[in-house]
Amino acid sequence: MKQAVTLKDLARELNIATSTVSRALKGSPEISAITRARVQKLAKELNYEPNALALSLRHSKTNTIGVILPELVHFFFSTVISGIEDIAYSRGYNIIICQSNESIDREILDTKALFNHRVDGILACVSRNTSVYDHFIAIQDKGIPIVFFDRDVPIDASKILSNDFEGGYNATKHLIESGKTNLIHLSGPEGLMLSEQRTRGFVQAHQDLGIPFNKEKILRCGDEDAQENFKIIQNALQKGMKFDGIFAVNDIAAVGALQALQAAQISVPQEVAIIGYSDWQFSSFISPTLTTIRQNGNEMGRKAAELLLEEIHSKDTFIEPKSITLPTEIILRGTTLNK
Amino acid sequence: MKQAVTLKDLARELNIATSTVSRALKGSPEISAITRARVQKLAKELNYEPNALALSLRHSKTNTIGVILPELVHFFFSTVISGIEDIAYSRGYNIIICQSNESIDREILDTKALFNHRVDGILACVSRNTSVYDHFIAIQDKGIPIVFFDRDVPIDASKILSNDFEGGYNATKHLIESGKTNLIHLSGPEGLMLSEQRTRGFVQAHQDLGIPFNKEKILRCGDEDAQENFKIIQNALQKGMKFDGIFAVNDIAAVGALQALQAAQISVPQEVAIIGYSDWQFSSFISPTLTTIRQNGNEMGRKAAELLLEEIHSKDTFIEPKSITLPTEIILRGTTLNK
DNA sequence: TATGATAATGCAATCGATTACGATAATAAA
DNA sequence: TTTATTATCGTAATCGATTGCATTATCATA
Repeated sequence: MKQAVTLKDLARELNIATSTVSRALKGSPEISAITRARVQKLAKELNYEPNALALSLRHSKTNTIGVILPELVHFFFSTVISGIEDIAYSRGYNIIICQSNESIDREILDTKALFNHRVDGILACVSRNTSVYDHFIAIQDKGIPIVFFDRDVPIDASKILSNDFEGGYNATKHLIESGKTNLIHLSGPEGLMLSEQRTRGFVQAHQDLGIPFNKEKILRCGDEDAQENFKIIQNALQKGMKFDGIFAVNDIAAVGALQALQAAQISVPQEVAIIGYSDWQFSSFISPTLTTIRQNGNEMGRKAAELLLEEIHSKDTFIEPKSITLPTEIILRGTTLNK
Repeated sequence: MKQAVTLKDLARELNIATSTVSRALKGSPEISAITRARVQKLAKELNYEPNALALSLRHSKTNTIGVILPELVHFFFSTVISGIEDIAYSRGYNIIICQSNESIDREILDTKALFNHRVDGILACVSRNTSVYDHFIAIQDKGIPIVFFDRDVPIDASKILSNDFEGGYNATKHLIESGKTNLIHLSGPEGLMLSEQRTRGFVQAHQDLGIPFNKEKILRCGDEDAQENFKIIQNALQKGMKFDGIFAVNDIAAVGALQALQAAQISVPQEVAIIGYSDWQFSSFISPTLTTIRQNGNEMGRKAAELLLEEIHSKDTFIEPKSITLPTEIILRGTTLNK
């Protein structure tokens, strides 16, 4: 196994000091043109590549940012990562990715690992059951900027969130305006602020548009699991529950609901309309195509990365945290009636 | 901004040498129990964390592996990454991810960046239009092991591939055995070995089962784009092409085909059966549900990571490359008739 | 010819940790 | 009391690159 070529190797070969080699390689005017040329020639010949580790150690700068998120196999998150990677790459940064698998323990270990690697900053979407935040605070205290995305946290830091209230509101409003007035809501896990916001939008739209509302209209669905939601709707139907519209907290839940309705020979959207959330890739493939609320994951990733890089490059010790809320967009498709 | 705590800080505080601190922290028996306790206590108080950069430089070992792949927003690849991350995490490794966006130039830069970061090894799925491999060879020459996955390459290295020939063969066989004998194939991009293997399987199955075959049965579809494949099938129908089964190189193409058939009022699977490839998440959601060939991406990622770690930890200079071909599995669903 | 200015390069510290080796002191053995 | 032994800790080199400062050589000027 060949060892990588170092400055010292070049210096020895040319019988000069490593400092001279270093300066010559970066075209310092201090070095004579002749020496400079000799060094650069040899470096090219031996295929010299600087050791990023040594550079990082010297400059206390790794040009690396860490990303922590709950899941990798997830359409929305993969679009976010892609956005992050785009920006990072264009600015000469690499990204280290950790998936917490929605585990707080794992998340804590991840923050430690990223700190030990001396990443220049961290982008994080906290796990569902994260309720203490000491591990993030500790990182901040060590001077490493963190930008949170998608899921809100009670930490004084920059955040890129999606307007989940607006999304829930508009989804519900759309159902109501298309003539459905007896809606139910498949809500996300309790404690996850993002899904509570969507639920809040659901409730508010009822009030604003003068549609009666009661708590029974909210059916809690835990995970992103089509089967589970299939059963929830099937159950509701068996119990004789009446409704003409469903707002699901995500597209997977919406698909489960759709399949339950189809299995029960209930026509969509004529008898019951459905609207999902996030515009997963499949949502335009299924039949009928799924009306949904689009969140621009790529944009969220790009914005988050840009904000983080800004903080990284900021000379100031203290940075006023920014909070950006991205708008959502309703995508009208087949599972709702368009008036 | 606080600076991170270093060994030197602890040493100064306790008025002892850094070497003593270092040994004490790792419980060396050379150090007296009293000193050891004092050091460990202070380290905990000041929240000391070792600088992984310095360690990496010292040991020429970063405990980091690089991953290069064409796309992040892709169901199959995201499952592969997830598998890689699982193994890497369990062995104390971090992963740096680069997406090449199917660009060879980007891929070359990525290999350079990963080498400069001195990753201990690389997992790579080459871009579609990679036809020279010098950038990978160069890395290998520097003693960094590479394991390729999913897409085959003419390089002497370990590989984890999926049995695309088998997949194509079984898909075709299934269509034929369910009574369809006039098949067409939506094939992947030319030059991509993986899709050519699937096509080979398609052809071979015809021969083995005694079904006539000619080249017109192969329709080339470039990208994973439902719209494009929608048009291809629509076109074929308009031209009066006759067929009763479609083998699509991936599920996205299959969906495009399905939609084109549905738009033309052709019943699936009665008049035309469809089988896709990769078992994307949506394939069990659409209607009818999509019969497909499942590749276990998670397994591929795990195997690739395990193989790479094996090579990383191997003491031997030369490692005999291993080639593992993972079997595929046919998932019978609604778009084909099950006899 | 001596001196100052300038150009070109080397020396050595530094980043944070590890570790071979040497040094000191205390204790035990002779 | 002297020597050998052991326990404990410090010194300094090292990983690969950068950079402030010193050094040398060269040339021009007084």
